[in-house]
Amino acid sequence: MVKPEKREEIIGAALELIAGHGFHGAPMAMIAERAGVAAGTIYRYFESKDVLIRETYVFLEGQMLASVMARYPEGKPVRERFLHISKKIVNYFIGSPMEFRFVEQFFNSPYGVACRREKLLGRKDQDICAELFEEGCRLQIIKDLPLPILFALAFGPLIDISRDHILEFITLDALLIEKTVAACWDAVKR
Amino acid sequence: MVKPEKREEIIGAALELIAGHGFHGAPMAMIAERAGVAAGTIYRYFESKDVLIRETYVFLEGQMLASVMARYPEGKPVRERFLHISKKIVNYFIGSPMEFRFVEQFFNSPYGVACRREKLLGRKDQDICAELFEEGCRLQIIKDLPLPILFALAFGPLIDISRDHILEFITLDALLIEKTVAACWDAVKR
DNA sequence: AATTATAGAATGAACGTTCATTCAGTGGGG
DNA sequence: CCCCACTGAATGAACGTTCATTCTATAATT
Repeated sequence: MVKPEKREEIIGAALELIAGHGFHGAPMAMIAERAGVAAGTIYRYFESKDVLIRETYVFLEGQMLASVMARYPEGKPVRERFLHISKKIVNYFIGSPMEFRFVEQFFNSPYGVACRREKLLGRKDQDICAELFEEGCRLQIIKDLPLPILFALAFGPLIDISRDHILEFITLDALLIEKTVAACWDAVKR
Repeated sequence: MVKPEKREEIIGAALELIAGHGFHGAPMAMIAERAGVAAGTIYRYFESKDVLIRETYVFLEGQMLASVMARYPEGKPVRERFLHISKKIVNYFIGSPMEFRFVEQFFNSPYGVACRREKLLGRKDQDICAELFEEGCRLQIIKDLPLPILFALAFGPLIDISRDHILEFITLDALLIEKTVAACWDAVKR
């Protein structure tokens, strides 16, 4: 009888602690304490720390996708859809700094590289962004560049400015986000 | 009598191993072995592992700066100088994958965040890039955005594509680099 | 001979994981 | 309605490993 409620507690604790102190600054004992559970109990819910970390990411991926897809202007022009996605991403990140820090750590680790590799080699027809860029290319609206480069031009800066905001190197507001997202569009558009 | 030659061996070993296996996959004993030295000896040259890591970064920073500044077209238009810096950065990274991986790890860690904070709060008049953007702003050539955002638009994608190349997700050649750097210019120019 | 550098074993702290034990909840027999 | 046997979730001390760092005996240098 595995309670989903306890599982969520553990994921939440892992998220908080790893976001705050990194993978290696968040020992299982500490995660257990934060979750209100004994160290051994975690192993009833997750096979290992690795699995716990990956499941925590899966949980976040769901959240992010839901946030980006909310009120997605399906059928509207490429540019409008691009701006929608971009703004949603930045707003999700700066509204969820803990989640942002976790995801960033995740991607800058062997976990994340493996994850990216799968995604790039995997089916592209389910990825809303890849779809969007491909359509833009076909319509000659977007520069004819390999997909990973378009991703880098469009989303690299957005992640960077989200981090800078969270670290308080800058303060983003709606206007600044608007301008930056527009600049990213300048980078990818023909 | 501390031999500089041995110091460099140790830095080289730290660089290779940390680039390959991360900070936590590169124990002092392994660095020592690679450097052809005993574990304890490292401590005659570096106070701690932390210091060794930071000194390794300082060493790389020198290398990178030298690479970027070689044949810098001082006095030429903003756009030309921008393209020079951008191309030099990408070429340095893809020509030195090990160095790239180390620097990336360094910046995605508490070391790097501290380092960035210092740099952003420190004197800007010595930073060639900040200088360039500021001049571009004054001349109305570059968008009027905070410096960290211009950095993100210009260099974020370059780092991303360098990583993608090193991980073999894409294959960069001179033409592709040229196109991408031009796209970054589109992002920052008015 | 005296001083300093090096090697590598020793140390102790920290970690992920395991496992013998405890505990709470359930159901069946009286 | 009570009692007791049973189940399996939860516990947390203990284990084995790994690591940075220190210590000490030895080698090299002056």
